[in-house]
Amino acid sequence: MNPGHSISERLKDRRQELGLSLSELARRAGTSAATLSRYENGWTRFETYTLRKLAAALDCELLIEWRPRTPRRSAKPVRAAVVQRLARLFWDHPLTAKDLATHPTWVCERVLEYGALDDVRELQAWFGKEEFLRTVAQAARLSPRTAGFWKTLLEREGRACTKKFSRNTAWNY
Amino acid sequence: MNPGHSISERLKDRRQELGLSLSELARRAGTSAATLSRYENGWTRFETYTLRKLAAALDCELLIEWRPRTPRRSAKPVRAAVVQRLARLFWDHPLTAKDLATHPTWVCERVLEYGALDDVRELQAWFGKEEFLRTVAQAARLSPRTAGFWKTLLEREGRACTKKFSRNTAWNY
DNA sequence: AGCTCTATTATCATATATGATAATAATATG
DNA sequence: CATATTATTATCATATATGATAATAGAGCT
Repeated sequence: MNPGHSISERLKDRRQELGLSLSELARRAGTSAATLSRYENGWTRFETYTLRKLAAALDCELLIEWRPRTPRRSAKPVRAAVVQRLARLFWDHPLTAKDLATHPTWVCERVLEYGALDDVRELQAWFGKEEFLRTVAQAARLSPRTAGFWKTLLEREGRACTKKFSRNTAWNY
Repeated sequence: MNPGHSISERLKDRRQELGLSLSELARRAGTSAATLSRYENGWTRFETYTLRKLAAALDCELLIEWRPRTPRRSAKPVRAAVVQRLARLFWDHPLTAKDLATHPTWVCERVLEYGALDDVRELQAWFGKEEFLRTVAQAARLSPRTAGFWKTLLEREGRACTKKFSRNTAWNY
């Protein structure tokens, strides 16, 4: 790794490595010496447009990318297995594999209301944490007790609870 | 590698991977949905400040760096060898190893004026292309013929020739 | 159809990065 | 000492990124 880790340090290192003065680099990059001096001395808000021009003048490739901190889901369950496990909760209308994608909210509501803890875990493993929480936040057809439980959990996850209870559920007064 | 290669594509991919809407991501990142929509649709001038806020909200590490295109000098000559080779050009004042660092212009002028092609190559290999060209551009004590030659060469390299011939050289009229 | 959420785009005001310039200081060079 | 180059900083004008808002359109759901 280079000695300098911040953009400022990297810039200064590379410029001196090429033996360029601020004005000379500014001329080649089509920017100004004032900007470059700011860049090398504590500046933190850069414009990628300027960074790109500098890359060309420094004979460098500019690399900008986000690297996910959390590793990929190691074991996403098989869809058929999910359907098989949850099937018993859908006594009125048989659950199909397609439903997981087309009616996630419906599936989620049923699992939250009638499922055991392992059923919920399986659903979350299938959806992924983010989509799972988002779907939970949308679930409206829940009993007050279940709704209260997940509302509390969502708040602990820093999620706004968007549930607006429908009047069509069996639990509405 | 990710499917998307531009910043726009990477952003959209990661956001959808997390199942976030523009507004939700904007809220978490402390920016606006309008900005994010622009970011995902052809925007090219990003501010690193915003990119950093997005990195946090996307649970990513933001990577920004310049990668030199030209590989490191593979065979930088040994300093003693350079001195030994060039020694014969310095009949009046013996060349020392230290002179390469302390009086580069002096060394350079002598080599350009009296050296053979291989001597020049050796000097360039020692200095590196950039420092070599810069030193050449500063050389002032050259005969008109030599100066003219290097001036032409510097122009071909896209370099401004900064030579301002001194009145103290033997060649001045 | 009606409703909600989402995405996109336009417009405008504001914040801020950049360019131009000048002043200053430090450093080399003759 | 004189001169030139360089780096840093301040100031100001300008360019542009961003935020807020609204309008539009589309998708999904009841």
